[in-house]
Amino acid sequence: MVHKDIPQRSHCPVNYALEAVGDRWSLIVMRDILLNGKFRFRDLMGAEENIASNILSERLTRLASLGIIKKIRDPDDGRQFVYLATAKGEALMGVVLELGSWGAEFDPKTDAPPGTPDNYRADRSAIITGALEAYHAMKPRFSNKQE
Amino acid sequence: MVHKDIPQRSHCPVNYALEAVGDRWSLIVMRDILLNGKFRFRDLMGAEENIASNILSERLTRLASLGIIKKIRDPDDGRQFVYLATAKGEALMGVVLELGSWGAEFDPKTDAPPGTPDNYRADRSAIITGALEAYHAMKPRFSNKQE
DNA sequence: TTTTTAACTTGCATTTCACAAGTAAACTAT
DNA sequence: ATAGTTTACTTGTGAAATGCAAGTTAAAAA
Repeated sequence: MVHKDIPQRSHCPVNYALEAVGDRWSLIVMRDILLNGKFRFRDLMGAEENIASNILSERLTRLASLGIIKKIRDPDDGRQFVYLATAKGEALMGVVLELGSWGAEFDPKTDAPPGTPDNYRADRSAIITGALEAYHAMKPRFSNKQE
Repeated sequence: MVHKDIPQRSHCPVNYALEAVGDRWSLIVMRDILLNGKFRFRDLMGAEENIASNILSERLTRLASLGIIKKIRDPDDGRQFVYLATAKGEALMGVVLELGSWGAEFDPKTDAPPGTPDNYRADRSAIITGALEAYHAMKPRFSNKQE
């Protein structure tokens, strides 16, 4: 199933984005894929925010159906799947970093190192590009892709 | 009531941001305040996404309790209130524009003019600054603030 | 061939959401 | 002064989403 017929509330681009990833978990999943090197179900389950397995399962299916991630069977272990960002998913890097910058600025107990928001604002595009390069460097590659 | 004791899932800055505004409506409200000149309850109700009045009411209360917006009584009409972004709320401009850029790029039916994502990526900080200037120019000013 | 591991799925209680209707205070018109 | 209107909510109710625990299936490891 590639298309779900969910009626859209509007065609405002902000609304489109929020309908796609504007829930409590989708961008946590994208953060873990894009930034934290978590590509498998059990890795994503291990997020400190404690997502429930049924919710994670549904979100992965949904993100794949929206073309934001793709599910690839691990050729070395048929039990495992790897979830990777598509181009559409990689384009969420800016959203994730912008949210992180905002959170780092306003959470008094933030885990982010001091100066994070200043660094980010000093050159957003360079930091986004750098983060995408780091993602490409660590994402797993398989010779033959499936599913 | 200024503080609600909601236990935080983590102190990851992305998670902080998502706990604050990671629902389907909070950033729609911030979009309308920051970008669309909607400052009153009835203006915000008029969003084409059709938010329910009880949800809007709860979100406004919540955003105010998080220090993202402030509620000001209109001195010219005691029935009305004006909702304005605080510095913390204004700092969400980048998040809203980044989401909008992503939505404009990937929604085939987007209302955004062509070239929007390219323009945004060409100089994110300049566009954010310009949008904040436009916000300041149109936000209502009262001599005496209350509530 | 038995056990373990990975990725889900199911059932169920709780919470949140959406829609419709109702209310109270402030303003406007007569 | 009073009746009607406007604004900003609040309340009630059913539907949907969420969270937790336990169960299932297929593949790999022992």
